[in-house]
Amino acid sequence: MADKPEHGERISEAEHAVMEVLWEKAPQSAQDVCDQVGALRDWSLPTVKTLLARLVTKQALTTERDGKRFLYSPVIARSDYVGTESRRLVDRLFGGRAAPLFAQLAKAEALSHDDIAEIEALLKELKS
Amino acid sequence: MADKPEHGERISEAEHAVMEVLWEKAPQSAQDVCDQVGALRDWSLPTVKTLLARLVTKQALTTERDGKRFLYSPVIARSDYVGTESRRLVDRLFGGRAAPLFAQLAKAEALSHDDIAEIEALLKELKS
DNA sequence: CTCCATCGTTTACATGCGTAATCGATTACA
DNA sequence: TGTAATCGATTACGCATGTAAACGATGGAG
Repeated sequence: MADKPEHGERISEAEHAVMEVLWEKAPQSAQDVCDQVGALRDWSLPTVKTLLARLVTKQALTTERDGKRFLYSPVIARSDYVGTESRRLVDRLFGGRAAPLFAQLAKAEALSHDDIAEIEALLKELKS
Repeated sequence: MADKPEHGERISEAEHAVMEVLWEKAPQSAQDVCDQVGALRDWSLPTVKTLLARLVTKQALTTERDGKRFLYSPVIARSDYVGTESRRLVDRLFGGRAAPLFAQLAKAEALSHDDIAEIEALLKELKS
């Protein structure tokens, strides 16, 4: 296979919040992103612009011109990001094994009935 | 219930590596920790001492005097740390639901046969 | 009792991150 | 056509982090 996504550096937590709104809908202007993300974090427009610029530098976003302004779109897929981050955690905390993670969540009562049902279904599918 | 463990601030990634060796065996001196952790990360003794000091400040470690030096022991349990970190990730990336995490790991082929078998066993236990 | 090795503590410094103001360019409107 | 609003870019700044050297105290060996 060719090059992996080649997503430059790591995406920080604040940057991730910005990515989320662009994964939800893209392309969007800085102003739009600011409004969207404002629902959760209370950031000023300059702050959001800084994060957007950093994400462009990190090659996580592309820009397309629209008159005076830019429209931003994700370059990396959410599933890639989520996959990388999940793997990182599993590697760091559970020696790369997913089962202990599961045990941990179970012990911490972090598994709802729905979760359990869904995981059961997933397992059944995996075995086929 | 009384106070939660009250573990002060967040433990960074480098600090976590130090915690791991102390969870493995405690108490240990700075020199010992340095040797242990040296297997994975190539840190100088001063570096390890800095991390130990920061962890004491963060109330993640306690010290007990042993002649000239200190012996360090974890204050917070590994399961607590691991639980908090797991929950953080699940909240941040999967809206607090564990099932999508498993779907993700499954899709990324991060689940070994052993994992699947173990999770299956755990599920059976949960349902009883 | 003296001196050296070894502690923990203090200080250091580059980088990344969170948060934001300012500035120069540009566009749209009057 | 001039000017006000707005855009992206540049600069800023404090705190956390990763990494480490320097320093001062102290305990053990001779």
